Amino acid sequence: MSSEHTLNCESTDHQMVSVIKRSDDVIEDTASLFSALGEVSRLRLLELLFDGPRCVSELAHETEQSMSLISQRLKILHQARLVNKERQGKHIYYSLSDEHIVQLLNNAFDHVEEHK
Amino acid sequence: MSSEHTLNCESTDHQMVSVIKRSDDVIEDTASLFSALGEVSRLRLLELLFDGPRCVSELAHETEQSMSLISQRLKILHQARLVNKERQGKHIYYSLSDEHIVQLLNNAFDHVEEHK
DNA sequence: TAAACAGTTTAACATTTGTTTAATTGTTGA
DNA sequence: TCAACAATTAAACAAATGTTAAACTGTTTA
Repeated sequence: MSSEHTLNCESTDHQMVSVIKRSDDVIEDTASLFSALGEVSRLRLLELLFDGPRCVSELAHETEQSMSLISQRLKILHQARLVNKERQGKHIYYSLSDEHIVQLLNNAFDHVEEHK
Repeated sequence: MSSEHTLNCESTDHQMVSVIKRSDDVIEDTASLFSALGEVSRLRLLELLFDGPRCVSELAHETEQSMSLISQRLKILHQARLVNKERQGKHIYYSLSDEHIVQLLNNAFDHVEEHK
């Protein structure tokens, strides 16, 4: 890509190119989003949610890990707006926040699978 | 999404649902990819590369940071296959690896900008 | 070939992050 | 209301990560 860009960079006198910059807020939130996605165990949790909503004890049971651990991971995913919470009696159900996120994840998985 | 899924979870007897799992390798590489994207300064670097290839000294100059720092950040981005390296005489030019990545980034930025 | 420049690597340090265990909050049903 | 269950929180700790400064490698050109 971008193969038509000139590569003229002689000594330290670089010509400044004005780039359209995203706002600090957007960059920070995007970094948080990616950061939340950047861990194997959280990615596995999201993978389980692909199949539909799950409560904390279900996820703990399915992954054979403590509820505390699962809860803390879900908190990070929730803060990054990757999952929704919904209380249903004693249980709290977590689900993927929207179709956007499903697509983002599948894109990333597919991209990685291609480059193998 | 997934609003038609049943939420019947009584006591701890959860019914197991067989989910199609991605391989450990794919999950790990995807986590690395997201992890590399999950930091403000690296995201800013990628943003600069949206405009075309840049060498380390250019990026250091434009961001007013040390070449060492830029070089280390680029290394992480390169290891995650987010950017390509190409030597051109004294300079090493970095560029976004492919259009897939451009789309992934723009998707994420747009998603964050929407939810504000 | 040696000086100058571009880039990378290393080691040390501070900060952040993930996990464990135990205590705490919230909800239901006997 | 209180016992039992579901989930969250807090504190302590280990591991991973980002930054700085200095040493090092690679390339050009005088």
